[in-house]
Order: sequence, then structure tokens, then C-alpha cells
Amino acid sequence: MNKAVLSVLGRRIRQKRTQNGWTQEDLAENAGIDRSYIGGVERGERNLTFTVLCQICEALECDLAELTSGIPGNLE
Amino acid sequence: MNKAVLSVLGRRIRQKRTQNGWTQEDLAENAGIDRSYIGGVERGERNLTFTVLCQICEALECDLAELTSGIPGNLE
DNA sequence: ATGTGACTTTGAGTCCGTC
DNA sequence: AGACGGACTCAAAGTCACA
Repeated sequence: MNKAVLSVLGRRIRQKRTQNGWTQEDLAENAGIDRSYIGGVERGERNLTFTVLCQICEALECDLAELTSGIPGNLE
Repeated sequence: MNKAVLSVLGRRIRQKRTQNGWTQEDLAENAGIDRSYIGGVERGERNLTFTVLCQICEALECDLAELTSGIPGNLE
């Protein structure tokens, strides 16, 4: 279960990012986070902290609730 | 800003918990987390990871989006 | 029932790469 | 453009005693 929620979150972040037409490097720079770290997050390999998640949301210009709806529980 | 989002999150978690009529000890046990750790989260002193946040949500039987709506940005 | 300080171990997060 | 690795630092995880 633990790994599953991170995969879902990563997938949604990636979706948002590509919808914005950004590269991982773009997002990393806007969020003030290392580019390799963003990659790990999108692949569901990183267990990020709440503040970092907020930084990513801020960079993506989206509400956190948009990324977390149905979590945990209804993992599609 | 970083500390602010943690305070908001903590306040919402505490609100949910008391609405359920639970003590910190109850929530801690249901989530499989130490009681004092829950206290720190509710006070906004702990920058928790996504998996821990999910554990708390699962214990509270609430959607993560419910706790994170308007974050980041519209911090009431 | 909760706040708080102190503490050790683990993993978050950075920075350098290569493919 | 992104996946992935190694080596590193410092903060988060996790626990406890006491107020």
C-alpha cells in the first residue's frame, strides 16, 4: 500500500507537468528541487515530505487536493 | 510559507480527530504511529512524509483531498 | 490526555555523473 | 529529454521519560 500511493501521486504529478508542457528540469527549477529527485518522485520511488509536495504543487500551479483525491483507498 | 502549510495541515488533522471523538492516543494506535509524534504533527512541528500522511488519513477514514484543499495558497 | 526535549537510526534531498 | 547510480549531508522517523 505504501508504495502504491507514491506511484499514484507520481503519475499524477507527471501528468500535470506534461500537460503544462514542461520538462522535469523545468519543474525542478520552478519548485527549487533537484531534477533527479523529481524523476524519482514521478517514478514513485521517493517518499517526499509535505513541504516538498507543496513546492511542487505551487510550481505546477495546482491545488494539492487535485493530486490527492481518492488517496488513500481508491487506487485506480 | 513552509511552516504555514504544516500548521494548517496539523490543525485540520486535529479537527478531524476531535470530530471523531478520538484522543491523540486513539489516532496514534489506529495509524500505527507514536502518540507524541501525532502531537507534533498536529502542532505543525513535524514535516511528515507522504506515506505517514496517508497512514493518518486512513486511520481518520478521510480522503487526503479533504485535508489538503486550498493548499498551497489560500491559507486561512 | 497532551506538550516537550532529547536522543539514535533511517531515509529525504543534493550534487556529481553516465547511458 | 529522461532513467539511473554513487556519495554525501542533514532532517524525518521513531521512541522515551517527564512535566
